[in-house]
Amino acid sequence: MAPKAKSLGKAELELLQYIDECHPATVRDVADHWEKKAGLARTTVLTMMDRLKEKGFLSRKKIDGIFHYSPKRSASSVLEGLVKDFVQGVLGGSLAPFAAYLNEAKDLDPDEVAKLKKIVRELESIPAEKEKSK
Amino acid sequence: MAPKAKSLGKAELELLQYIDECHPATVRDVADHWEKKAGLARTTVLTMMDRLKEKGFLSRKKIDGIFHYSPKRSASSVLEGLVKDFVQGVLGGSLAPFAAYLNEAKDLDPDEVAKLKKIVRELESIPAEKEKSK
DNA sequence: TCCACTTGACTACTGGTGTAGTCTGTTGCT
DNA sequence: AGCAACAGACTACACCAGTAGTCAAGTGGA
Repeated sequence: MAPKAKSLGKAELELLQYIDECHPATVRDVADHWEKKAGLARTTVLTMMDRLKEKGFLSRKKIDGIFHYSPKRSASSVLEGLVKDFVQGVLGGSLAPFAAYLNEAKDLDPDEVAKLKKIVRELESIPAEKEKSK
Repeated sequence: MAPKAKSLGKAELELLQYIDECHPATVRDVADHWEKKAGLARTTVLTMMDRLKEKGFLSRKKIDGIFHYSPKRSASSVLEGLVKDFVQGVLGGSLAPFAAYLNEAKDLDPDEVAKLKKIVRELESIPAEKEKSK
């Protein structure tokens, strides 16, 4: 799933996540929020949203002469893609560094860990999933 | 642990990992390998190694007039730091996207999954580790 | 001694991302 | 009609990472 994302920077991602939470959003909406939150200029936000649109992360439609932006994919799906890129690209497909991190990090949200445990447990239940029809 | 890494690109990381495997290494060693493997020019490798040194990932000492480079920290420790940065910075500390990825990814190395499972199981065994003295 | 080769410092170009300004067109108020 | 506020397109600039070239210093052999 998750079609190869074009790559996006940290700030772009945060923007995307925010829009994901309150779409459809106008540039004004988002810019106001970001101006308060991070002191960014309206045009900065505009530029980023435009780039996000160019990269295919956002779509927009004009309503009453003003563009309303919505994410093309859910933020969680985008995040999942990022994780995939990270694991494949940076970690070379290995989960070991991640495991090491889990082992070290004491400040994890117990809920998150619980979820992860559940997932891992389910992974266990599909052992013979080795024949990929891809 | 893992002191805040300055950030490093993908190519830099790969270089670092290689050096981690066969340190101490001279630029010649590394450049030869990379020239074969990726067609990179010697000076490219040199530049990257220099940047890695500047960023504190590599140390070097001159032996017989030639620099020999060694990693300051093990690659695995660096990777762990990257994972941490990724989870904190990109995922905002949430493991959910990771869990989603694990759930989707069918092409994981079973060994890796096994290791992960073990870690997760161990996480379970330190439930009352809630009082962080940090 | 002098040249070729190796090594490494320095410089440069490119693309992507973060940040923002300017310019132009619209629209509503007066 | 005219002007202020606003929306969006386009342009700009800095920094970093990827890539590589040039140049100078050192060294060994002819």
